[in-house]
Amino acid sequence: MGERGRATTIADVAARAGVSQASVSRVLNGKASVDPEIVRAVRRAVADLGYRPSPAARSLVQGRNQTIAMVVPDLENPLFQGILKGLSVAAAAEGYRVLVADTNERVDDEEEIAIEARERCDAIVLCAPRLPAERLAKLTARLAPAVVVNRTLEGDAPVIGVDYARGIRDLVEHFAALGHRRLLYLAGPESSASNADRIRGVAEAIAADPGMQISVQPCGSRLDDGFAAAEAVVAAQRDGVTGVLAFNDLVALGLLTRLRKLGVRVPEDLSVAGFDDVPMAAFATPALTSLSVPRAELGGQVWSRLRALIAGDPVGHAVVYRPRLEVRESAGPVGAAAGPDAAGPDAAGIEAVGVDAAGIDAAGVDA
Amino acid sequence: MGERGRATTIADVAARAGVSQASVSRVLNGKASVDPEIVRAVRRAVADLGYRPSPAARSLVQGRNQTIAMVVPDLENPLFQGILKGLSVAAAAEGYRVLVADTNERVDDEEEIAIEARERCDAIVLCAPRLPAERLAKLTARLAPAVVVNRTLEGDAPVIGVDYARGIRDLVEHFAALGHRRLLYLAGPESSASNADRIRGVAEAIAADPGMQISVQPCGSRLDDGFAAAEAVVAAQRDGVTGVLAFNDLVALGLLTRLRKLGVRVPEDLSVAGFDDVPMAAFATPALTSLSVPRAELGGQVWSRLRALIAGDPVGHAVVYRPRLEVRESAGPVGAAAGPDAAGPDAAGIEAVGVDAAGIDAAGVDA
DNA sequence: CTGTTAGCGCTTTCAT
DNA sequence: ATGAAAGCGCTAACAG
Repeated sequence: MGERGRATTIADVAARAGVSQASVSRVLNGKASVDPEIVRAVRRAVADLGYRPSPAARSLVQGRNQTIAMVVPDLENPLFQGILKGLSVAAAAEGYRVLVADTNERVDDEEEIAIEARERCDAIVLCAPRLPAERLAKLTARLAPAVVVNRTLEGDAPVIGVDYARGIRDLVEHFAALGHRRLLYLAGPESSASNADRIRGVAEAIAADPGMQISVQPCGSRLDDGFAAAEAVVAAQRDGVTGVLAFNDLVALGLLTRLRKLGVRVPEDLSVAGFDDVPMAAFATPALTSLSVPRAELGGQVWSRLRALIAGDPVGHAVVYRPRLEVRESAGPVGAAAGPDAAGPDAAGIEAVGVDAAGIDAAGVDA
Repeated sequence: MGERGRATTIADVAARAGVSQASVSRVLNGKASVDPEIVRAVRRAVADLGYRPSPAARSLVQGRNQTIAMVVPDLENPLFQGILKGLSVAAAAEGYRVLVADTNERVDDEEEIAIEARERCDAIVLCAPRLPAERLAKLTARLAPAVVVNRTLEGDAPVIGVDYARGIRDLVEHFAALGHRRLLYLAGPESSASNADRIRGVAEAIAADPGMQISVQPCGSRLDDGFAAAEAVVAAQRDGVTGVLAFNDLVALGLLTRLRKLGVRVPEDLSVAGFDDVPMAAFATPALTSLSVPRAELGGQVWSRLRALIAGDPVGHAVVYRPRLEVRESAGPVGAAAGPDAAGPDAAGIEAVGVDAAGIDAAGVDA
């Protein structure tokens, strides 16, 4: 008992080894060439004393601390988790640690949190889907080395993005090939950049295929948002909609659950597809057709970009991943059964929710 | 252009305000009482210069950096994610940040990673389900302030645990009340402490209710583990098993998926329950009966314990949460349909997997 | 109440 | 090749 007193410092090691602090430092950092004799003495002393350099002291003198920050709006989101995982593992492989800062969806705190986090680290990755582009661009510039993930940005900011618009177009094509002509997009959070990308994709898809109609229904990003949207979806279905594009898999999964209760068969009565390809997607019933986003790979890519920036390399091109369509069971040919007759007793209250809400954004997007 | 050169330091502020560095420091830290005149001058200078104190310098001189470390085996696990979220938010509310270290399931690296992470932080939370108890206890002592989460430990280590054994007992009682007499436990990772707790719970449940038989089947902790276990489960069902306790919800969800394909109706033919109550549990079909673990609250509790330790308070009692049974649809009364006749054509290959594998641990646990 | 003076533990010129 | 010494930016005694 009694391990009181200051930890052992480099001075202790130097004394024990009978050399100067400078020599100890050199040995420990492999700088310059040091007499083998001294090297051995130092190593012994280090081992004997169980010496470990103080990260704080090194940080102060070197101006870096082998740590990178990552700011996310919500650690509970599978997408961010995947990115964090990939980043964390890739960075760890090169001796870097990750500091996470969850802004808890409070957009207005994001900048201050990011600034503060960046001060403690050598670089930062910004995951800020809701922050207005201009502010984010400014922030990124100020916090360099910094990379933005999961959204694109005008200008030359280092970005690792996902081409959500392209994903939507691919998905719409898939639906078109299955014979669908009227689709409904369940939108994510209004201010979310990736939602805006998807909306843009919807518009592009319509432009490319005039025979296709797609309306937009505000929804959200979580299981219960999808669940809650089911009645509006059923109403839209009565209106002729045969396929639903959900903002993400969570929404799609929640929707699937409620649809089942309402007696709507998927994909026979209605086709559904999601985004992200979370692990559960393949295990849903029916298995969820989804656009796969390489979450962990995004994280890895973020790290390699960050590393380059830390090393002083030029910014380089933005990287944008194209989502890969995972065709599964939840989206099928527009088929036999269709219409309200499939709806069970629960369907009674549908009108209350109504299809009108679906019109909110529809004007600007619909054909 | 041209924001080259060192960042502004406290010396710059002092010069600008025409006072000493000490005064600046006092103002910034609210120490002692300072002449209002000086306070104003300093604040102005700080604002003018956009001065921000160097965390590295403060860390060095104060010996702390307002950061806590959390080591987890896999950031992809919903349980750890929830704890991290709760911890991160609670800590942030008091100005602390969280450094995460994902060991990527490599148990042998855990100690070194933890030690290294701890050096950079003021405290650490250890989430190490596979590390042998003795090594973990030693590590915890060495890394103090440190708290262990999601498992219990002999001795006086600060622990925030979950009473998994109790959860299992509650669950078995629930099954018993529903008329089940033969159960199957799908075990998690062999070396996992929380799996050991559950196994203990199984043993206790059997001891408490001699009429109950529970066998153990090795499985895993992920969706596909549960999926892969389905055939063995069906075999067990033929053997008279009417209920399945899955290691966690992921396993249960994976199992449910495959069971559906095999034509086994849940809960009519077989009852299933999980552990953790992940968000998806309530949205599964049938809704999954599960033992709820307050993930985020665990994280919050970890923080308050950590804060106390940082402040120098005595260790205090271990906290153990009792899982709450969420009764949903997947576990029902042992009922009408039962036995192999329910199995569809896919069931043909079942014998190959066989029930024998289920016997591995059964001897020591079964009644 | 305020300024001066030592360091915190390490790296890094700069002599030797 | 090695040691002495000067800081990195900040806080905390200690005088005044």
